[in-house]
Amino acid sequence: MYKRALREEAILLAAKKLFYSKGYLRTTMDEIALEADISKPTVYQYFENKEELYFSITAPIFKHFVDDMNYMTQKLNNDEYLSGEEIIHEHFKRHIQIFENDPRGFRVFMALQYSGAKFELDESISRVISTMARERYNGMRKLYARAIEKGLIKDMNVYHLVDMIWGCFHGILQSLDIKKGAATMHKEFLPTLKFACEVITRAVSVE
Amino acid sequence: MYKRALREEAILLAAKKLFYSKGYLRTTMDEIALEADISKPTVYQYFENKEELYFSITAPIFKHFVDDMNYMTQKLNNDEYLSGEEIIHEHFKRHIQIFENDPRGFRVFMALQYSGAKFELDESISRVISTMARERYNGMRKLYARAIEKGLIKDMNVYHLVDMIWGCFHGILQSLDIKKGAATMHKEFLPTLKFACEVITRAVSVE
DNA sequence: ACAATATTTAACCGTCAGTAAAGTTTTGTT
DNA sequence: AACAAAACTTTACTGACGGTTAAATATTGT
Repeated sequence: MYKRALREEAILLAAKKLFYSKGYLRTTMDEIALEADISKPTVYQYFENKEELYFSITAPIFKHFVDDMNYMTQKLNNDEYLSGEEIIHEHFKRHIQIFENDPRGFRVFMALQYSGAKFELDESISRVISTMARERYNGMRKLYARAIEKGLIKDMNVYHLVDMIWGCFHGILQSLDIKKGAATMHKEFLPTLKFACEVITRAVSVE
Repeated sequence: MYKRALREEAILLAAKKLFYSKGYLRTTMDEIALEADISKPTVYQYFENKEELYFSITAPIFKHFVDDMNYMTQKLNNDEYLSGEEIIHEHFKRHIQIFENDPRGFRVFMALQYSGAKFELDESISRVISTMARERYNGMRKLYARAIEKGLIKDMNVYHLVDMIWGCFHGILQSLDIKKGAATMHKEFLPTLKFACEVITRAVSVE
């Protein structure tokens, strides 16, 4: 039974299981092949390399961010938001949901994003990350530019706002990830993110 | 002339040069030995492994953070601050200074901190990072707890505040590092950080 | 039953962190 | 100056890991 789709699924599942339990860097291709009950060369027939496995697994998380932004921009254009506060709150809620949907996946997602992407990693991989990051960034920029245009958010530099929101969110997650293990992290990140959400909300609200 | 101190200096210098120009991960121990005009086994007589070289080079940056916090706590105890705004502004100014002092060193510093430290890296290295992070964290916590105590900053959860400030700072730097290269990053991070500083200032000021 | 395609096996390459061992240079001591 | 201890060098190696090759075997559609 050499069904292409099935094989691919099995490899992805094995990679996911291993990445999630011991991290991307410490998982070897031999282990993935073993876990998928498949030989290593076969793995390489389905995925060009380890990075492609990484991207196949984490792309949905990236996509989720972009989809959320597009969806919210849509809502905004349909006048479904009454205030900047509402936008920021929903934005944070959705960000948090992506994390909570799949916390272990999120950690793997973060693993390569911030190991100095452009600086430390090979050109090939840093290019993919940059492309994805840009797409996500544009989604956010459009949402907040429109919100400012519509007067729901105070007139301010949209680039600074977007950089701050994103940086804040991920900086907090990473900081807690280092401080606490993954185990106790969940209890702590929510109140801190809520706090950050309030701080930003206050800053963008039109008086 | 087998002067221990000189050799050590030469190795550190070579490692620094290479880490700074091509990143920690992509620098090999062979290259470091070559650059230092020394054989590889000799390098291992001075430094146990590559990580120890990393820490020897980035520790000063870590220490700078801690020293700044202690210094500011001292000033605070001597009633040298008149407002929370002043504290936040000086804090940001000092953070930025650490970056600007040695931007390439700062990138190397970030390389291992956030590649999912606890999750992706070996226990040995993640333990060192955790220890340093905790020390830095305690410095910040003391400063802001005291500031709240003295009524210069609004009464709030100090852990959330500290996590947000740190996360925000480093999230922004990383985000810009991915988006732009290191080259153009300098032009962009300053206004964004200033923006973040203002947002946080507003949030902590007593009315 | 047969050719095309997919998979396995088993061995291999290149890179890189780290090490072993045997010989050479430097240094301090007498 | 002589000599032993310490530091260093060379050369060659180990082991892990990402990735590949080539020949043999299994599966599939026709």
